[in-house]
Parts: sequence; structure tokens; C-alpha cells
Amino acid sequence: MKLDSIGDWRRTHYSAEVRPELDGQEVTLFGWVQEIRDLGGIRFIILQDREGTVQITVPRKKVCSEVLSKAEALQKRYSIGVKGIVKKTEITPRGVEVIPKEVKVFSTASPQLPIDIIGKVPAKLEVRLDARPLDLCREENIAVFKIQHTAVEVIRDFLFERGFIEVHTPRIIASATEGGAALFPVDYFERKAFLAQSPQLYKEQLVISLERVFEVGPFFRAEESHTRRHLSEFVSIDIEQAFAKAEDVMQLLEQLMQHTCKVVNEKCRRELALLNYKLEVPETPFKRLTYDMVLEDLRKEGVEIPWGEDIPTPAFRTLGKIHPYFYFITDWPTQSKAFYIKPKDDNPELCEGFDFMWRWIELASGGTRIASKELLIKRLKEKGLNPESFKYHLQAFDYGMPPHAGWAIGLERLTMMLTGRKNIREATLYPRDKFRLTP
RNA sequence: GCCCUGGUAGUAUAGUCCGGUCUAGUAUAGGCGGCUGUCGCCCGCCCGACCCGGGUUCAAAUCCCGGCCAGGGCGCCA
Repeated sequence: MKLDSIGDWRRTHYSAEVRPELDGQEVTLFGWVQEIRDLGGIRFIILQDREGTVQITVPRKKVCSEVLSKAEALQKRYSIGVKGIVKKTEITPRGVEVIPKEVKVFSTASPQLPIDIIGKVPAKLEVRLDARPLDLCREENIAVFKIQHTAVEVIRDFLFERGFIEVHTPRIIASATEGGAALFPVDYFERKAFLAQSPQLYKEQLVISLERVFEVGPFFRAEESHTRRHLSEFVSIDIEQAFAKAEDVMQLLEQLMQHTCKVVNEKCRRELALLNYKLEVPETPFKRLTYDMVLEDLRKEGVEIPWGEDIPTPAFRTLGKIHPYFYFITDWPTQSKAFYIKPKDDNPELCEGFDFMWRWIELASGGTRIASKELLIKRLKEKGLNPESFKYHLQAFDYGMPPHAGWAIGLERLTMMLTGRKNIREATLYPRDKFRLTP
């Protein structure tokens, strides 16, 4: 079929902005055909755009033949433009409809779509992810990513207001010696390099110059993890603050979480309703459980964990039932945390690291960092790491490393919390895991 | 990497236990036709599928073995 060009048409309103008050006014709408209900003498076309939907009503005998033939040719997902008159009406749920005066078809679509975009017949996640560009057109998914966007916007504003500077650290790094998580190797000209798993060392180095920094960006972990809360590429929101300790950044984090829930609740009312999800705004301060208290809680539930061990997933699930919302876990055994977490001055068996939990899911982790070079080297050795491999990082500790603390929060996990999604892949536009590299 | 469960039209499912009745049912989508107030529109007709390979058997969607893929769980996750 012959396609139209946009010409001098420009959008005057999004679908959601077409309200009964505009009765009688001409609007230009752009979007996609979401649904067509043809009753013979009258045809209802649901136009969808980023902000929602609006009904285009085509009464056969009342529109000109050109509009009629265009309207008859439309099919699902055609990209269209409609110039028409807003009509206030009692008959539609939204209280408005648009009677077209002119219709443009910008693009057609395959008649047999791989998934049902209305959601009458739900598709499996696998099928949805294979058809992700189309899947993302579903209103439910638009809602998820608008909420994610709102959260990122809120977090950035919050941190800017508190004097944090947004930074960008390298994604390509030279050494695999940070320990722990497996790294993805890459060819870097003739050398071997790796994709960064965290900005940890860089953001610590930056506190000696920029003092308060944050970064929002992707990181990579080549783990075998195959769960609904792990990805091999994820977005981390990382902060690091000079002249601070764990409690300072924990307060920052709980205020930030409360504020994020509050703003998302206000600004994303439509999206939350669409997802059929109620987001509670939590009270601060959040519970602070010590590692010992957690072991005790679990013991009462019949789960024994030897002191010093990390807490296994099933135990976290139990814990999430006892503490059903946000809470911190503090006073971890030093041996269970990363080498850069500061041991307590009065009891070096314990450290100033913390986990920030939402039910049974770890949303963030952080802590006071070690500022002393000697201690850091000692901890590296205890962890079986070679200080020589860290010489470029360690130099920062020769130039006046202040006391500092920070945390990192997983954006996709945060999005799961904010949207009620149960699989992290739904909170990621194009998820990457061990088995999925496309689309 | 390990354990459990599963793989049937574009999509979602029934059938699998207990082989034959399956020419594989249903819904939805798609095609064609009809319908002037639908909003999961409705009505009629049509199209369309047993993951791959091997085995058992007179006979396999169904039982067995291997593979691939998916979901869930575990481990791993500074």
C-alpha cells in the first residue's frame, strides 16, 4: 500500500492529553493501531502512543471517502497519524473520542504478530523476549520502564542536591584480580582485557579529588547464576562519599529509597495501576539487624547457620518472611565481605559492611571502606590476592585517602521492587544471561 | 555446573499417567464474509501444530535413550 510522509504534520497532543475539555478542538495524533473493532457501519480504532491510548471513531456515513478507505486499510501496529476533532462523549470509558478528518499511514506491520499485544492470551517470557521490540510496545512494559526512568531521575536529582558528582569510570579494565565474580575477557588490541564487574576501585580513588561521586552504568559478571534475580549485564547505581562512614551512607540510602517510593507513587499512578501493583512508601529509619540477630532469627525458625558463613538463599527467603519490607543487615563477619570493607576498630572480626534488603532480595550492599594502605594490603593478602596486581589502585592511598563509605544498588532489582515484577528479565529492556545473547 | 519440571498451530492450552478412539480438541490471533456505539464486541466460514535424533511396537504426540531449548530451585555471585 502507498505510505504517507509526515509532511508538515506535527503532534499536538499525546493520547493521554486528549481530554473532554478539548471538545470540538482539532488535534493531531501520532501513534500505532493497537486494536480495531469493526461493527460494520462504525469502526473503532484504538490509537496507542507512549502515554496511553485514545479511541478514533469512524462512522462510515459521516466521514469522507478518503478517510474511510484509509481507516478500512488499517491493521494492528500500523504506524499512523490522525488529524481530527475531539468529541466529548459518555459512551467511552475515557469520556472522549476523536472523529478523524484526515488519516496518514506511515508504516504497515505483519498481520500475524508473534505475541498478543492486547494481552488476551499471555505469552511466555521466552517468547516475549524473542520478540522483545514488539513486547516492549505492550502498555504493561511501557509502564515498567517509565517507572524505572522515574526512579533513575529521582535518584539523580537526589544525589545532585546532596553534592554528588556524576562520573564515568572505565568499562574495560586490565586485571582480573579483584577476586570473586568471574569476568568476561575481551580482546584489547593485542592484549587481554576484561569487562568491569564494578566501579568499586575507581570510585574509591575519586574520593581523594571529587569527594562525593556517583555512577549509573552497566557492569558485567560472567557467573553461572541462573536465577530470576541475576543478569550477566546489569545496571549499577554506585555512590562513594569522602569523610563518611557506613551509618552516613545508610541514612542517605534509606532516605533515597523512601523518596523514590514516594515520587514513583505520585508520578506513576497510572503505570502502577496498569501493573496492578501497590507500592508502599516505607517509614524511616529502616530496621537495622546485625548479622548475629539474623542468625538468631533464623535459629528460631529452625535454620542453623555456622557463625562466619554467608547466608544461603533459602535462609534469606525465610528471613524475608520475618522482615517483609526494607531492612539492613550490619556487623557482618569481616571474612565474609570484600577486602576493601573496613573491620571494626573495637572488634576486627566484624566489619562495617552492610547489605540492604527488600524481603529476601539483596537490593544494595555497601559499607565503610578501608582508608589505610597498610591495612588494605593486609586484607588483600588475607583474601589470597596479590597486592602487586593492585599497585595502580593502591597509589591513591599514598595521596591522602580520607575516611570514606559508599554503596551500590542494582537498578533492575530496584525496578522489580518498584513494579512487582518477579523476574529480573522483565525489568531489563534486553536482558543478558548465560543463555541469552539476543536480541 | 547440579536437581526438578516441561517442549503440541503465530500465541496460550487439552490430550501423554494407562500406546490404537487423534483425520490431534479448545481459546485467541490471522484470512474471507456479515453487522452503526464497540471497549476481551458479536455471528458464520476458512487456514494453521505434536522440539530434534535414535529405539521399542503390528501401531508412538503418548513408552525408553540421547541431544537441544525453556521455566523453577540450588550453588556461584569482591
